[in-house]
Amino acid sequence: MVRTPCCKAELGLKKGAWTPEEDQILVSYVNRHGEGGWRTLPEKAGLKRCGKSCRLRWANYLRPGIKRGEFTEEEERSIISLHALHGNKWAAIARGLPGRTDNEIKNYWNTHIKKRLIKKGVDPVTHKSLISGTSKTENPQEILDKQNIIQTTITSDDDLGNGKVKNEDKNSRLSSAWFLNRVANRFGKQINQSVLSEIIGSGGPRTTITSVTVDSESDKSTSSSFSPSSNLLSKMTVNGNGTLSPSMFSDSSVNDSLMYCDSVTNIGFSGFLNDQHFMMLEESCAENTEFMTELTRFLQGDVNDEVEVTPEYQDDFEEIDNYFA
DNA sequence: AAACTAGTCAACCGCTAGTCA
DNA sequence: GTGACTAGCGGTTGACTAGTT
Repeated sequence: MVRTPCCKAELGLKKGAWTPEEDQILVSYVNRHGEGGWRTLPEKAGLKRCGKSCRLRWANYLRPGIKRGEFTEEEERSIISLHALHGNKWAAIARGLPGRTDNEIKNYWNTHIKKRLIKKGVDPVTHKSLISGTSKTENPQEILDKQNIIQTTITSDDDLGNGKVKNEDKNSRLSSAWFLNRVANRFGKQINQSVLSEIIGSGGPRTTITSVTVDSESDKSTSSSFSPSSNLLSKMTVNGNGTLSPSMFSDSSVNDSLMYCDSVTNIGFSGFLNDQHFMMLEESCAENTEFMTELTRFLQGDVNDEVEVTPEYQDDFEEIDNYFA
């Protein structure tokens, strides 16, 4: 099949930077006629540009709602998390950052984030440590120590997060990955893959949880279908649109990938959840809720057996504990 | 002040998938 | 099924700028 060229060179189409006048023509034309029909747009609008160029200019610069300027810490963390999930699928990543274009994110990744990750010993492709020699014979604590070194290095530097995210920051305990690992440590061994699939949702991230399935091995007395009225998982959906939010957690980013990807120590979800599912699960957390805050606090306290649950949620947590006990 | 270098980012290029006649 | 076309995607380029020598 012979493709007709997108832009006919003989028409003397202009290339290079757009002038304010050209922008004005394009904006007013799109405002009048809407988006689409890019191939015929230049001629109709009176622009000596390739239709493709017009579409790109509109999509990346002129379209309403485009956010300009520096990326925020939160945006940067989102990019890293989403890149770990999608790879170089810039359009997919851009969907997770309203107002940012794929082109802008791609540029920011290549010129800023990528270099920082490499500099800090993190592979920007796999999001795993570039430090080699992590052997199976290594003491898990040593591995964790090594990871802590990496995490501290990354987050205490003036790089990622402009140095505002510190490893020693108390909020780091509220990391989504940390949270999920806590849940996994506490309940995970009793939840099988199908539970996690339900949480994640077959349709991808940000899926409403309606019911969960419990490993029949861990609960032979009941059916495999579990639709609790006030259990942990259903509570996650109570407020908002039925999703969980990483935004409530302060530092889901590189730290998280280092945490979850460790297959040697077998901590948290890593023992039975692959990277992609973990990231999807993390991305599923799209809504901050009071309950989630309380649950996080509960799990934090649980580390030191200092659990003191707000009476309002006492029954919920007891139910969770009793169920998985 | 001039030349050079490195970083940034808007724009371009080539390709693919989807749609329609 | 085929070809033409459109829209969108990811990689690359090159103009511009700031910093350094």
